Amino acid sequence: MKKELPKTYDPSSFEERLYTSWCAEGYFTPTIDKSKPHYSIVMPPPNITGQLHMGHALDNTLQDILTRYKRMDGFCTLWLPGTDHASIATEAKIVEAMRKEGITKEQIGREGFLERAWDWRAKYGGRIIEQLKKLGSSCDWSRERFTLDEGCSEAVQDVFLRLYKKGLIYRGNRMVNWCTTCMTSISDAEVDYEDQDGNFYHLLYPVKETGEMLELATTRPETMLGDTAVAINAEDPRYAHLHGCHVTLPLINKEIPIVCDEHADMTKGTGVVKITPAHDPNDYEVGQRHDLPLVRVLTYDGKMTGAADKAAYEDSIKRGTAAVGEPEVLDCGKYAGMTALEARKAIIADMKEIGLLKNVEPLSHNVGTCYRCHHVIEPMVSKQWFVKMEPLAKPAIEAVRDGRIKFVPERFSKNYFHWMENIRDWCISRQLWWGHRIPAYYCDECGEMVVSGESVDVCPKCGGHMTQDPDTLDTWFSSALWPFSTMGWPQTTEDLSYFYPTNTLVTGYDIITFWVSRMIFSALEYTDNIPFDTVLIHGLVRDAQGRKMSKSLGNGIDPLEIVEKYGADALRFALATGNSPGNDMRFSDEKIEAARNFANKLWNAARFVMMNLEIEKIELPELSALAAEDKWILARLNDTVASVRSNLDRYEIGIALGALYDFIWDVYCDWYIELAKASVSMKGTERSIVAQNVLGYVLTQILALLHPFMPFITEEIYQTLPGTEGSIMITQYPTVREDLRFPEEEEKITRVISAITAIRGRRSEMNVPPSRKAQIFIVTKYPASFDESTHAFFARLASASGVSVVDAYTEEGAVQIVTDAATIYIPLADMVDFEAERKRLTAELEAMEKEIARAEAKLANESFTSRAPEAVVAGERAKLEKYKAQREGILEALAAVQGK
RNA sequence: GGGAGCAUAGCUCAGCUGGGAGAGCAUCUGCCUUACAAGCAGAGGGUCAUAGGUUCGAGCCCUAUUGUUCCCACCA
Repeated sequence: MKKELPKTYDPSSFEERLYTSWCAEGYFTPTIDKSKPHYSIVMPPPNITGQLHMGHALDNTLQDILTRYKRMDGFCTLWLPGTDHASIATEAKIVEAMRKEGITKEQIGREGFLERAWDWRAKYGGRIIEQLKKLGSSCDWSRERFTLDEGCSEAVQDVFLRLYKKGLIYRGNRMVNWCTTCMTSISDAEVDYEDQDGNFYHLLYPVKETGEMLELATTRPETMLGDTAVAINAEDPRYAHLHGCHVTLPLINKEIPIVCDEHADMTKGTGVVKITPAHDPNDYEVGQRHDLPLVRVLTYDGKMTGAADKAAYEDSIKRGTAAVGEPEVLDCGKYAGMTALEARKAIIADMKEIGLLKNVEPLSHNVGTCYRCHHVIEPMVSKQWFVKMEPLAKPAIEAVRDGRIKFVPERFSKNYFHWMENIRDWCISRQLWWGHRIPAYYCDECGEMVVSGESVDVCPKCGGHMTQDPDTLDTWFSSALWPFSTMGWPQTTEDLSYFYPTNTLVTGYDIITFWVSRMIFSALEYTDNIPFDTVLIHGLVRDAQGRKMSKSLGNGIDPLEIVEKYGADALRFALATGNSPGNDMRFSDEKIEAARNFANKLWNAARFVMMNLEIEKIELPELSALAAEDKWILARLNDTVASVRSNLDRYEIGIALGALYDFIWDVYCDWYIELAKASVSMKGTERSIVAQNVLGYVLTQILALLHPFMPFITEEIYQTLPGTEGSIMITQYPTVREDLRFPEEEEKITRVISAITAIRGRRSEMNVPPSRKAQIFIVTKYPASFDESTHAFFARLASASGVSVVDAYTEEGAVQIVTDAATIYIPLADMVDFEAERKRLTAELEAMEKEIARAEAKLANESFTSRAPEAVVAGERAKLEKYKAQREGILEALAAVQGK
């Protein structure tokens, strides 16, 4: 015995129960069937530091809609979930937690730290997964992966070794972005630029040969100790006499050359630039061109270098363990140990004292900051591992260019091309412990390096002891392999051969460069295949005022609170409705309330249908038994199915849902249910049974259509309907039925509806209360459209006490309502103000004349009729006919009130 | 400096390959019509940023301008 739907819609009473049952039935886990096409999505893995936020909610709602749609549509469907170890973000959080306990990384050592990190992962890794489940996400949890698990790690190591052998991974001293707080290098993509107030310090360097003062400006005077040249432009006439000269670096009285380089811009400032190759990316380039020495003056934790640092450097040179290009280290003397900022103040004070500070001018400039901790980045020359990007980028550009991979919306491919075409080598080593350790070993004695998948203890060259590289890989290095590492690559697995390449990648535009681009070149290089064929880009979820949701603003909305209050379906609806690819959206109370109201509407419609059912099983009746309104709703359903499907197929999820919303609310509830009430109320009759079946059939189709968007409410209603078994999740997604097209009946019901609407409008205008019923008389050229079967509709929906179709109506004192199909007379003599009627009809006539004139003019235009498509011209003719018919009616009506 | 998006009703936004401007919310009016007041029925409200152009026809295509948001690069 089926239960009944409770009177009020209360999502919290069934959402969790249904989710549990779906999991228990194993509906989310596909059984590979090679006779069926596959559809697969890999979930962008949320960080294990994460709390579910609106961005996740949107991302996963979209993925779930696509997944459920394809699953119902007969595809063997896999949505593969997982989480990301997020090396730098997680490590920062753990360090922060340890700081509160008064512990540092160094105190507990690498092993101890990793133990803590795995505890962290055990504690928080599952949390976001549990939160995703609350949204109704239909992922296959049996395939859940983690970027640091065994399989993914194997893939990472395999790729590293491969690229190293191919010469596409190399180690070297290069300029990198260094975060002195996170104590690690980060890639170019991980630098955020922020406007900050600073100063422009104008310094004077004495020229050794001429004794004149050379003025130059810098925002970072503390790096001057590391200057190894001063650059001027070769074309600059102001300094032509200085070619080949030298300056004396103040404070440390070191002689450095004046070089000519294009980097010095004659139009900027004095046209003189100090060159600090070890601490500025542009200066580094200049240094390379002029073979200048690198002098490091900053330690990795952002302090000025001192004697100990210098000693360590000299030791590594002596032992031969320093790599090529190792910058020499300066003992900054009195500045040693100061932070960069302290040193800046001290140096400026000293320069001022010796009269070499010309002036200081305030300046707002862009400063690179760490995308994780937002502290200022120090550019440093440092020994790191890099991936050579150019050879990898080429095929990746090609794959998008030739359409094997498509961005939706397409414009985002421009971002992608721009990034890929201007790509620089990718710094992949991180001075962190939480991550995939680099499989390289160095000899403590002779510095020999071995890259190997097996651990190496003894130096093959000198027999000395070898130590593994302490660094780990950029977290995106493992994310880049996600689409295939999760399926078992580099092993050849059944999943890999069936579900790969995946179909759709759903993600925000903010990580196209970080992640999407890297997955593409990785997949092409290692799997010789694209990772996915479509990248569906969505925007950001903003607050009601359009601001980004952020912790610091405190304007974030917790999706879980919304789920608790309004239900997951309402949240999903609010996120999906009106959402168009690539565009940001706002989230507001009004939106979520509208979503909940819609769910409530559907709930009540279902209750109405069910309380009127006398049948055991819902079936589509024989077509011959159908009434006009039944055929009409079935035809409209067909239109809706076509629209929902085509829009889903082109990822217009918001439009698809909009079409469904309109059909459910405006067409099914507001019209069909109302029309069907007349039939249904005749309990036990043949007509009633047919109507019940049509009501039930259309409802069932609605539930299936809506299920991907709102899985819970549709399932709950479905399981309560008589004669249903199992889950709606695994029923067939509705298809267009060519046998359910009924143009004649559609026209008939359309005429009836427009007549009812016109009557309601008139009555409302005249303030006739619905309780005042009145006989209506219909004069029409289409009596079949207003036959006996339709009269109950007028009674129910247009306050008619009776309906007569007559050849002509000649009684006096009736309200006249003209539509293109009929003129309706309502004898409400006491309410009729003939003067007002005359005015109204005259106005209507005028408007109609205008329309007719417009249409006639258009049709008289030879170039329109000859050039416009036939259908457009025919449509215009049909309109003109309708207008003329309506004018006829208005003229008659006017004649009737004339002189009254 | 390079690139992109957006500008449509009071608000938030749809508007697909060009063929007489739509929704939700808000406002106003009338309704407890036995699924739903989280509802029903009606109404008002738009020079589609501005100026040109293409076209028989432009919210949609092209050019320029203004405002706005974002991405990339650079800022010694």
